Amino acid sequence: MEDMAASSERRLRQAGIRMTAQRKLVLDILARASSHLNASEIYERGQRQDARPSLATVYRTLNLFKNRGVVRELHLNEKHHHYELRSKGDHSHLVCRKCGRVIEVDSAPFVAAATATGEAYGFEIASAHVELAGYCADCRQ
Amino acid sequence: MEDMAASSERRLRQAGIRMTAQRKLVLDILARASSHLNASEIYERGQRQDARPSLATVYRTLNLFKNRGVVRELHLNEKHHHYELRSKGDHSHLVCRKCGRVIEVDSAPFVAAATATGEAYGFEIASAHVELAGYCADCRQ
DNA sequence: CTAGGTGCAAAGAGTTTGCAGTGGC
DNA sequence: GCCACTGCAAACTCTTTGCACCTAG
Repeated sequence: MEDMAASSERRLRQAGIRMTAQRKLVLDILARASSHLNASEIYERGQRQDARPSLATVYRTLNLFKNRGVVRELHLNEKHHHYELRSKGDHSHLVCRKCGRVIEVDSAPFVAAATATGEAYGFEIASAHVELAGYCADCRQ
Repeated sequence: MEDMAASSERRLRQAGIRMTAQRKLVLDILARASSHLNASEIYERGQRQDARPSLATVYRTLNLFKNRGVVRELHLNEKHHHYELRSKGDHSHLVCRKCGRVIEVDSAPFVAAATATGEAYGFEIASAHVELAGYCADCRQ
C-alpha cells in the first residue's frame, strides 16, 4: 500500500526527477487516498503535513507526474479534474447521476473490447477509460 | 441528417421549451457538425448566421439541452468541454495521444460490457462513455 | 401581454506562469 | 555550487451570472 508511493518515487528518480519533500508528499497523499482526488483536496491534505506545498506546486507536480505516466488525470462530470496513481491498477468509474457517488470497477472487460476496436482502426490502445453513468442501487428507489 | 435538428426541436417544444432563433441555430450547428464541438466553435459558427447568439447564450443553451438530454457533454483530454447531439447515435471516442485526432467508434461492445458490470453493482446504466487513448496509425510510425 | 430568453459586461472557478528566493543532488 | 524547484501573486481560460431590454407563444 504505502509502497506504491515508494515504487513511483524510484521510477521518477531514475528518470532524473528531483524528489523534493513536496513531491513525495503528493505521491504519498495519492497512495493513501481511497480514490481519486482533485487538486484542492490534495492541497488541503498537504497543508496538514510538514512540506505544505502551495496549490501552484500541487498543479505543477500533478502535471509532471501525469507526463511521466505516474498519475492519471480523470475527466469526470465535474468542472475540475481528478487524479489517481496509475499503479492503483486499471479500473473504470461508475458515476451515479443523482447522488454523485463514484464506484470503481474492473476495467478488464472494457480493455478486451478496446483492444479489438483499436485494431480495427490501426490504433494502438494505451488506455481504456470507461465512464459509466446511471443510477446507483440507493437512488433507484 | 438535417432532420436531427428538427426532431430535437420537436422534443424540446413538447417539453415547453421556447424555440428561439438562437436555440434553433445551436441545434442546427450541432446537427451539421461532423463531430463534437466546443462552446467557442459553436459561437464562431453562429456568428456567421443571422441569429448571432452570444457566447453566454451558447453556454446557456448547451446547458439547457444537456439537461433535457438533447446533447451530450464530453470530457475529453482538454480543458474545455465538447458537445454533440445525442441523436447522432451511440459511439465512443478514440483519442490519439500524439496528434490529438479523435475517431468515433461504435459503442455496442462497450455497452454490452457496461450493462453486465452495472448489474453486478446494482447500477442502472444510463450511458456508457468510453475513451480510448493510444496512438493512431499515422503516429505509430 | 408576459414569462422566459438574450446580450453585455463583470464575476467566478480552476489552472498556469513570471520571478525572486531556496534546496536537492 | 548549480540548476531545478518552490511560493506568491498576478494572469489566463473557460464558464456562469446580474441586469435591463426583447420576443415567442
